[in-house]
Amino acid sequence: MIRIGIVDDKKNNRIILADKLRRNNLFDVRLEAANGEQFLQKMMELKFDERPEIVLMDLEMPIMDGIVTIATGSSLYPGVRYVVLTIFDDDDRIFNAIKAGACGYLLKEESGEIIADILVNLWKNGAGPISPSIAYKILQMIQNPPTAKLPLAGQKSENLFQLSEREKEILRFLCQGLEYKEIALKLSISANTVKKHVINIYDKLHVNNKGHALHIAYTKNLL
Amino acid sequence: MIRIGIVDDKKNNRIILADKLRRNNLFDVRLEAANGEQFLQKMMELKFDERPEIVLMDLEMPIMDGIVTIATGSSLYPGVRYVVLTIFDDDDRIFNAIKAGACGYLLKEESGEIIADILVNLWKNGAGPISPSIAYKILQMIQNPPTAKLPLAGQKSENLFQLSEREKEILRFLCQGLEYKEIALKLSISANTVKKHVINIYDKLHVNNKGHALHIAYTKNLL
DNA sequence: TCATCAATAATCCATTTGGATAGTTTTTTT
DNA sequence: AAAAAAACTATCCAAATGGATTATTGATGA
Repeated sequence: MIRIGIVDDKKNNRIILADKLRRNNLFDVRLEAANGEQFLQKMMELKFDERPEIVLMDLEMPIMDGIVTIATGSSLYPGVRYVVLTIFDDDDRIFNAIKAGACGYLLKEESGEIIADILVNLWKNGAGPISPSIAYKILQMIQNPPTAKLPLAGQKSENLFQLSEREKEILRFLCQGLEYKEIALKLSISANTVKKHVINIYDKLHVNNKGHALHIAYTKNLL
Repeated sequence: MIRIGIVDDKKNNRIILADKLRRNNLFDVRLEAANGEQFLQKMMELKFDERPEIVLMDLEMPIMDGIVTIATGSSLYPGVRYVVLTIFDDDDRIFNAIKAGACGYLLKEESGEIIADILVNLWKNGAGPISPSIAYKILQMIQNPPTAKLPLAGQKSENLFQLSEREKEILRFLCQGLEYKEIALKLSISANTVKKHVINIYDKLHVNNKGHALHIAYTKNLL
C-alpha cells in the first residue's frame, strides 16, 4: 500500500480524489488537509512510518499556499514526494513548484486512472509524473530561459518566503554562525531587535529553531 | 498525414521504426538518413511542403551526430520538430539536445504504439513528447543545477575533520534542524549523549555553536 | 488623515544549548 | 590480555535561544 496525502482547500476535490485512489487497492489515503499549515501540523503529529509517501498538493489555497508548503515540507520531510495537482499551468507556478521541491506536476484534467497509473510508477521507479503539456513547458523554459530565472549556475531563487531585505540580511548572518549579539554589533542595533527579526523569519519559514531555518536557507538557496 | 523523417545510422533501426509508423495510417515516412550530413543534404533537396514535419533523430551517429544536426537543422528549418529517439539517457546528452532545439526526448525502450501516440499528440497539440524518466531527470537538473564538481574535494573534506561515523550521523541530523532530544529519540540514545557528541564535533570543527558547525557542514560538503 | 507595516527596542519566562567534568560500556588495536 | 578509542550516560551551571507581549518610530499608501 502506498501512503497518500491530499492537500486541497476544496473538500469536494479531496473526497473525489480520495475515492478515485481508494478504488485502487494500492493506495492508502491517510492524510487530508485543507491548506499548508494544516498539512504541516498533521505531518508533525504523525510518526515516521505513518507519514504519507506521496503528497498530492493543490497550489491555490488560503493561509499557506502549495509552493511554500512544498518548500517547507521538502526540507522538513525529505523522504516525502510532493506532486502538484492543479488546474493552473502558467510558467511561474510550474517553475516555482519545481524549485520548491516538487517531483511532479499534474494537471487536474488528467483522468483518475491516469493519475493512479502515474503515482504507481512514481512509487516503483522514482520517475517523476509530469503531464505532457507541462513537460513541454519545462523544455521551453530551458530553451528560452525566462529572464534569468533558470538557476543553471546556482543563482538565487525567487523570494518564496517573502522575507524582507533586513530579514534576508540577518538570515545570512545566522547562516554564518553568528550569535544575536554579534549580529547586533555588525548592524548597530540591539540584540533584542535581532531576536525579533529571527522570530519573524522563523514564522515566515514555518519553523521554530535555528537548525531548521538554516536547513531551509541552504537547501532552498535563500542566500 | 504527418510527414516524418528518420535519422539513424543503423539501417535496421530505420526499417523497423518506419514499419511501425507506416502501420498507422497517419504517418508518411518520406525521409531517411544515416547521419546528420545526409539528412541536411536531403532536406536541401526537398521543397518546403515536402519536408518532414517531425524528425526522429538518433544521437550516436558517425560523421555528424544528432545534437549538432538538431542545432543546425533547427536554425535552417525552424518549422520542423526534432524528437530525439535514443537509448542514452545521461544528463549531458539530454541537456545538450534540448539546448540544441529538440522538442522531445524519447527512449528507444518505449513501445511502437506509445511512440505513435506521442507523435500524434505532438502534431496535434504541440505538446513535447518526453519519456517519464527523462522528464524526471530534467526536473532534477532544474532542482540541482549542474555545479562545477570538484573531483577529489569530496573525499578529502570528509577526512579533513576526522569525524567518526557516529559524529557524521549526528551532524547530519543537526543539519536537518533536529534538537538533541529528537536526535536522541531517532538513535535510541540519551539526549546527554547526543550533546556530548555535538560538543566533540564542535571540537573537531574548531567551532563553538550550531550555526558555525552547520555552516562548515554545508559549505565543506560534510553531508 | 488614518491605517498599515517594517524596523526598532524591551521585558518576562521557559527551554535549549554549550562547556566542564566524571564516569561506564563496547569495540578496536596492539 | 592490555591499551586505546569510540560510544554511551550523567550532573551542574552559565549562556543563548524561542516565544509572547507591548510599545515607539518612520515610511507608505488609501
